[in-house]
Amino acid sequence: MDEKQFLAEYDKRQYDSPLVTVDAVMFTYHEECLKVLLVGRSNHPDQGKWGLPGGFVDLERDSTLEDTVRRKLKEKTGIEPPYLEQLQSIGNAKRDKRGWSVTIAYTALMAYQSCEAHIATVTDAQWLALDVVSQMDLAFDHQAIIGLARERMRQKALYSIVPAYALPEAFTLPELQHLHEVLIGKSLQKKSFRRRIEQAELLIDTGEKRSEGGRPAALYRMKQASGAYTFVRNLED
Amino acid sequence: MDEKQFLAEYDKRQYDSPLVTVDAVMFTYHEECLKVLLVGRSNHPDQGKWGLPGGFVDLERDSTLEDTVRRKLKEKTGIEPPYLEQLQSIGNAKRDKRGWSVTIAYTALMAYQSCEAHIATVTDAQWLALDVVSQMDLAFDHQAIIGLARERMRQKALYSIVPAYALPEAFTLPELQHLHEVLIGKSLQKKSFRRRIEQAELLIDTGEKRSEGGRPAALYRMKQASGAYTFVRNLED
DNA sequence: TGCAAATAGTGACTTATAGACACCTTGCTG
DNA sequence: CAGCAAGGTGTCTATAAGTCACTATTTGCA
Repeated sequence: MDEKQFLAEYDKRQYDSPLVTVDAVMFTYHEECLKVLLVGRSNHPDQGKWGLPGGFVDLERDSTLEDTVRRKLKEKTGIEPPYLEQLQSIGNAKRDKRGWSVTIAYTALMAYQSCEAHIATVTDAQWLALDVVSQMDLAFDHQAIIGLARERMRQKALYSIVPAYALPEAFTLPELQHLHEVLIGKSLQKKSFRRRIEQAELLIDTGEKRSEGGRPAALYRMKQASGAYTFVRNLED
Repeated sequence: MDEKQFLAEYDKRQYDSPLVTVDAVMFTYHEECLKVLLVGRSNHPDQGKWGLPGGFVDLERDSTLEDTVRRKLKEKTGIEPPYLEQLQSIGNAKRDKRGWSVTIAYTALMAYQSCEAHIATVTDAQWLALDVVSQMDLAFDHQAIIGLARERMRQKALYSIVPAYALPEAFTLPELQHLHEVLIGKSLQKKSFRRRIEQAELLIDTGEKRSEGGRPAALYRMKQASGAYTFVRNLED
C-alpha cells in the first residue's frame, strides 16, 4: 500500500460521514397539466411510499454528481433529460431515519412523449399530476423538495424559456404560453409573451404548422445554443 | 439493539459514501475592494495552501448543514455572518485526493469591522483582496468555487441590495453604490441606483450623516425584514 | 359554398421602468 | 465668503411591458 492510498484510507476513517444521495424532480407537461415523475420505494426507509427518483452515488460508475442523477433518471425513463439543473442540497440529522443525510436535489425537464413507451415497461415509476402529488404522503422530505423545484420553475417561466424543455422537440407558442401560465399560476398577455420569445432569439420557426380547430399555429424548436434564457440582462441566469 | 438501530446500521453499510464537507465563500468590502476570507490548511490534502473556511459535518453537534457552516465561520471570525446563502454543491471523484468528495458551498457576507479584532487573534485566517486571490494556487477546487460565488454576488448586485450585508450596520448610499460597482464591474448611474434602493424600501435613514470631504452623506441601515431583495418583481429571489 | 366559430398572430396606443445628465445642496477649507 | 468636492434631485429620453382591438387562417356545419 503506497502513501497515497494510506492517506486516503486514513482520512476517510477519521470522520463519520452523512449519507449522500441525489434526488431529481423531473417535470413534464401533458394534457394541459404539470406532472412529476415519482417512483415507488421498494426498500426500507419509507418502503411503499412514493418518492423522487434518485439514490446513492456509485463511487465506481459515477464520476460526478450529475452522472449519478443522469444514470438514475435513465433507469426510469430510458433517456437522459434534455434539461437538468442543480436545485439545492438539503442536509440534516432528521430527514432520513437512518441518520444524518444529505441530498443534492436536481430539477429536470423532458417531453412526456420521449419516455412514454419506456415508462410503460417500468412498473415502479409513473408521471403524476402535480396537484395530485401535493396531496400525497411522500417519502422523506420529497414533498418539500418538489415545492422548491416548483418555485424555481415558476421563476424560470417568468424570465426564460427553459420550460420549453418540458415540451416535445417541436411545439407551438400557444402551447408554450399555456405551460408558462400553469407554472406562473396566472394568464399571460399573448402579445407580451410572444415579444419576449422573439427578443430572446432562442427559437426557430420550423416552417411547419399544427392545426387545433382554428388557424394553425407555427411549430418552433429550440436553437441548440448553450443558454436558454430569455433575458440576457447581463449574461447568465 | 432494536430493529430501528439495526436497520440504520444495515443501510449505512450497504453503500460506500463520498466524503461530505461544507465550504464558505465569505466576502466583505474594505478599502474599496472585495475581500475573501481564506484559511491556511494545516492538514494533509493540500497542506500549506490557502483555502476556503469549511470542513466536515459534525454528526453530533450539527443538526443541519447550515449549522456546520455557521460553526466553522464562527471559529474563524468570532461571529455568525448576517448573510448566508447556499451556493451550489460540487461532487466528483477528482476534486479531493482522498477520493469521491462532495462539498456544499455557501456564500456569506459580513462587515470587515465586525471581526477585525477577532481575526487578528487567529493566525490561520485572513482577508485577502479578490484580485490577489485569483492569482493564487488555492486548495482543491476552491478557486472555481470562489468564481461561482463571485458571479452569484454579481447577480445580486444587479437586482438586490444583498451586498449591503458586506458593509457595517450603518452605511451611506455612495458606499453601497461603489460596492455594487465593484461587484458588477462597471459604474452605475447614481440616480437609477438610488431610485431602485428607494423603491425597495429595505433601508432606513438613521438620521445621521457621515462627511467625506464634500456634502455629508446620509447613513442608512437595513430594515430587519425577511427578504432583502430590491426587485420584488413577482416575489422571491 | 359561404358563414360562423375558433384559434393564431399583429398593430398601435398606454404605462412603467431604467438611463442620462444637468443642476441644486451642503459641508469644508483657505 | 468664494470655491471645491462630494451628496442628492428634476426631468427628459429610451426601452420594455401591458392592453386590447383588429386581422388572418383554418374547421365544421347549415
